[in-house]
Amino acid sequence: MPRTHKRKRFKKVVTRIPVSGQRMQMQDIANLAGVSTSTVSRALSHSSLVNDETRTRIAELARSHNYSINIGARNLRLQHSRTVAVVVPYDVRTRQHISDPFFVSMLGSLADALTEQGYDMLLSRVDAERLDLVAQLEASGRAIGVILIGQWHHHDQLNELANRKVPLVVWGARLPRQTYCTVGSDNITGGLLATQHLIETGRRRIAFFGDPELPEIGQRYEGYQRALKHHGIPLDARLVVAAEFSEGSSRRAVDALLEKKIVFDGVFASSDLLAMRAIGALREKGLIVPRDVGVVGYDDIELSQYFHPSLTTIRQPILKGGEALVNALLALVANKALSSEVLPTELVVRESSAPSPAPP
Amino acid sequence: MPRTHKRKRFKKVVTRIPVSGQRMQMQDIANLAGVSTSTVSRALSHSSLVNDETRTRIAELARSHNYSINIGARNLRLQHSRTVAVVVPYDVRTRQHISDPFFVSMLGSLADALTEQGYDMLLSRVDAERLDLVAQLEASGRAIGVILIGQWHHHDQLNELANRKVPLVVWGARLPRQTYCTVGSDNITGGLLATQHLIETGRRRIAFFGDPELPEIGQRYEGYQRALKHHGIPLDARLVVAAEFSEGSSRRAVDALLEKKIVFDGVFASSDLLAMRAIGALREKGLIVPRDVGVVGYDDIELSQYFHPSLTTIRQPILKGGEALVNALLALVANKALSSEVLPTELVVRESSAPSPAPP
DNA sequence: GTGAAAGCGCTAACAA
DNA sequence: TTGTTAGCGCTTTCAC
Repeated sequence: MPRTHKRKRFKKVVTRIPVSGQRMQMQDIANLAGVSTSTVSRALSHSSLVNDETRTRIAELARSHNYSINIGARNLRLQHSRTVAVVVPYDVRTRQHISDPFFVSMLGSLADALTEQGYDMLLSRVDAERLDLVAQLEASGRAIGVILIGQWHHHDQLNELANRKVPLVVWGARLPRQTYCTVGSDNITGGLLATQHLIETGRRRIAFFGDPELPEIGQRYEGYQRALKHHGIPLDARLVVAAEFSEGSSRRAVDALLEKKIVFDGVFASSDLLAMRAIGALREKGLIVPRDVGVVGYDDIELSQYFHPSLTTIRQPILKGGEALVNALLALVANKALSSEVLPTELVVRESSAPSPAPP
Repeated sequence: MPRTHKRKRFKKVVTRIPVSGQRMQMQDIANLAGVSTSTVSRALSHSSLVNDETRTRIAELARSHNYSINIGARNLRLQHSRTVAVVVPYDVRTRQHISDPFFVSMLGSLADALTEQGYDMLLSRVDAERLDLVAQLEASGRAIGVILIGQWHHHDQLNELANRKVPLVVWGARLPRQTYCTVGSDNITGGLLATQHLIETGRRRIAFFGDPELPEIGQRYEGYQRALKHHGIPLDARLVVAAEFSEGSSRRAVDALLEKKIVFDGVFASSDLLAMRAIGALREKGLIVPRDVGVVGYDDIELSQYFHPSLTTIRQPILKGGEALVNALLALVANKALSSEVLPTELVVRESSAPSPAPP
């Protein structure tokens, strides 16, 4: 016990000399300034309790010595942090998800929104089958909460996370009996606008490419159905092809339709990537877009305008989406009232859906 | 002083009861297990010092209560962390950079490589004009080092960071008098392969699209020059157009050439994005790729194969790149010997460079 | 306006 | 094999 005290005493005799190669810390700045660490701490956090002259002197000292407050220690003491985890679940087999340009733009938008609000962004890849692991991001204090991009078919797992009180916001569709918070775009209207546009440009046999089992896609499909119904066009189930995001699936979808000799003159693809691949597959079969088939995509990724033909599509509000996700998470963490949010979508007309010559 | 002691005594009487809403901590698990925190700590870190039965009991307790060790506290105590910062500098005006599909894929690759090695990834956007700020990421203990994607024209700033001993690895070109470490692909060979391929497919008047002032592009340009020289084709400076990555610049490049009536039958674009936009611009002017003009891009982004015509390009080894960047940074942090690395590039032949009919 | 000292949650040296 | 205790770098109460 006495020994212990002695050790402590030694320690407290403030003679830390910034050894070269050693990281600067507050005590070093304090020594340099001839004040205590308390004063340095106050000066650096712009406390009004500290003399102006002292403050500027300390600030200058800190800057010239490249000193930055140790965030970890600060967080520990303050019992909070300013880091948000962004999770892009990935399929162990494909690792495909992060590469969809839409998710990527969302990542950029989130990075901006978080930076804007003074938060750090921890980017995590998590196995889609082990989504329960995202709880650890918060439980371990790595992040104050989690923004998850890619709802996929993980509704139940997400509900469970929310039930476990993990601060979580998901980009995706609002679903019935959902205990987690979502931010997403108006997929039903999006699907409706896309289909309606194809109908209005003279298409009648409109195929739907996408897996309606996925919440967002399901809602786009809902919009597709509504548009058909509204125009008195019967739904032909054979025109609905559950193409996934993965490579080759658009090609197979097109092949399947053509092999079965199912006639179609329009395609509403549930993502731009899918649409582009479909156009390629159609071309291989000698079908020209938009002459033979009108195509509308979804997302309005950057390349859509440079594609040939340029792609008619539904624009999702990415910038607003990132902001909304961040705001929702911060509200959730602050225990504020909070409801899921649905952002507007918009039809962007380009070449791929140009009207076909009126049928004879 | 006595009061102080008393407070401490109170504190040490271990009666922390996991209040609902309070975060679980090690003491709680210790109480539950009827052991000390030391034992819990040891059990959770798989120390051999702890009884097997005790270990499994504690592990079970921790899991069932969703307890995760507080990483911040642990890092503080251990004096290290397992977080790496990945920085994508951005231009305040355009915010363009993160959206280039190549950088994005690199991000994915880095996320994988870091996850693989058990590191967290902190994604930071930093104003390209304030690159000195990246030093803070390390100085503040947020990250053990920085991986920077996008060398651009910041050679001097990067050198200065390295001189300040900031652990830093950059994706880019190896340059003369460089004190920071780079990992990049073999741009000279890439440029050479691309140009040579165009020559071998019958093109003679080959334009170069890209800003040779940027280190990587400069090296691709170097390869372009070498290929021309090797085939005895004179360099025509009017064919070199400093198109940037930004929107519209490819179109202007094409327009400029056509307006000045500068004849060309090939384009080597320094990125796939640039190539795609150039193809669009050419088409608008009635020029067909590859019939009238052969085009080769750079990067081999995912969409290149779906583009029409599918894009001949130079593939950069993204997966290897991510791994190499991570390995380099970890070596740097561990003070291991380290040199910049140049990865191989590869020509991928597709439609956009199909041989033109032999000139009459 | 400034300093002394305690403690955030954890690990490890030392004691038992 | 387990427990006690100090302290990682910081902020803040309390005392002056």
